[in-house]
Amino acid sequence: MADRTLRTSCTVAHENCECFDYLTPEQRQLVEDKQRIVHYKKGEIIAKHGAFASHVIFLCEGLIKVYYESGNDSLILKIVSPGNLVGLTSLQKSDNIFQYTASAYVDSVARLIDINLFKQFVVENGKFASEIINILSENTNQINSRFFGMTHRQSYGKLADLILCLASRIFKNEKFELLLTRKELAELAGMSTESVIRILKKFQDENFIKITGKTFEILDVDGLQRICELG
Amino acid sequence: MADRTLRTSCTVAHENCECFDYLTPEQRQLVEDKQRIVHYKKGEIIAKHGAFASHVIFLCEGLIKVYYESGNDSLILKIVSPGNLVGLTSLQKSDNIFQYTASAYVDSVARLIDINLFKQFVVENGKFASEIINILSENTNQINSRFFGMTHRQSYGKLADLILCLASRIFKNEKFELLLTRKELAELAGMSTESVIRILKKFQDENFIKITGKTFEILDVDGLQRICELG
DNA sequence: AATGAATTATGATTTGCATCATAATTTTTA
DNA sequence: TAAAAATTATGATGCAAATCATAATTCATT
Repeated sequence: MADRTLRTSCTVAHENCECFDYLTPEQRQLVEDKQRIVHYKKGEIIAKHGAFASHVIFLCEGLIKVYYESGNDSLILKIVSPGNLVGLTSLQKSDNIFQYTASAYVDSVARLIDINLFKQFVVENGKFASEIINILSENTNQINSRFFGMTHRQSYGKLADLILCLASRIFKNEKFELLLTRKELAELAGMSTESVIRILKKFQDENFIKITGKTFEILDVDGLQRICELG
Repeated sequence: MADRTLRTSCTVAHENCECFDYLTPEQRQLVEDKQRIVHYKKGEIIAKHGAFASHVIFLCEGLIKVYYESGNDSLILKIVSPGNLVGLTSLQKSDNIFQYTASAYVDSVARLIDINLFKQFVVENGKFASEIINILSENTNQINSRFFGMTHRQSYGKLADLILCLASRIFKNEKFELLLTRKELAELAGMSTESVIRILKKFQDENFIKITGKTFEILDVDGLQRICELG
């Protein structure tokens, strides 16, 4: 059933953001004029929790993570792939403050769009506003699902889920080059690095996946799915 | 510092929803005409995950929980107190489906407002749309904080946080009548009932709180805060 | 090529908390 | 008011997964 799609802890949006389609030609021109295209190197911080959010971020290329950090602990809220917006939750009236940190997993390119322009469009353009609400709603539902998965699954299930997510939502292929280290996978799945390594090995031994260097290949989607659902 | 407020795992909005203030008199009249006032008894389901969401719910009186359920497991996403909206995430264009279940902790009264009316107002009324976006953004940030707390704190910290949250956000007093059972507290804090009982006893022994029958009283706010921050 | 720093890998140990078991209260219902 | 059901309480046991310890590889850097 569709339950898996609904409850996967993967939070990457699968569809591209369409909000700009609803702008008038003039509004779109305004965005074009005022936006800044910025290149980020792997590891660089794109938005910092607590900093003033002067802009909304549209990811053009690359892959970024959005997370909370507190001392040694961190919690990845979501991964954002190209075609999506980051920073919409700063659209609060009270304060334009980034509510989380975002950094680049790999070299990335983003368009920075003035947040006041965004706010203006929301007021002026009902269709645009609807679309933003749509994005925020979907986003909330995705994070809720991730929340559920992270708190109710145990390590095998979490890792199986993550692998399926990476394949289906990010790389859109059952075979993909994984640019992330085990440590980063661990952070994503919310577990220790050692556990990731152990379980990954187990998954290989039992022929669920095959890892050659940096290349991951899922051999048994249904099997991983089952692990995901059971634990 | 303000960090605690930011990172508490309590997700109850502290301010009342103001979105209706931005409606025109005609629009407000339309809401009045089409809304339904419904009384729910303790334990009753107000919205069911997967069901068709024909309306948005505005809580007038009582207290409700919004949660995911899956077999025996459940995850409480948030508590909603009077003056707040539930069901905004059903404002997605794709399908008007409730993305979670909501049920009444105590006898409650709600206004059910047609969801299409809501969608119409978003398109027609920019100020209204802004306010909805504001609510969704705040909501997202609150759930993120809860997510962080639930995954990174251990039992003592989670329970301390919950008690502080109940006092400050719901009952708005350091002494309050707790209508919830230990089992419900456990569900809220994401731990076993036995652990709640044990830790509650410990908190009493160490004079952080005092429990007399159904009455909870916080004796040492700073102490609980410290527990909360440390683990 | 050589040194240092991450990353990957495995085994041993620890621990926080759930689960199980059982009993004492309290609340609900007949 | 008695019987049944739910809640509160406490101790004993088990376990998943983190942490610690220590290598073996791989990667980065001068």
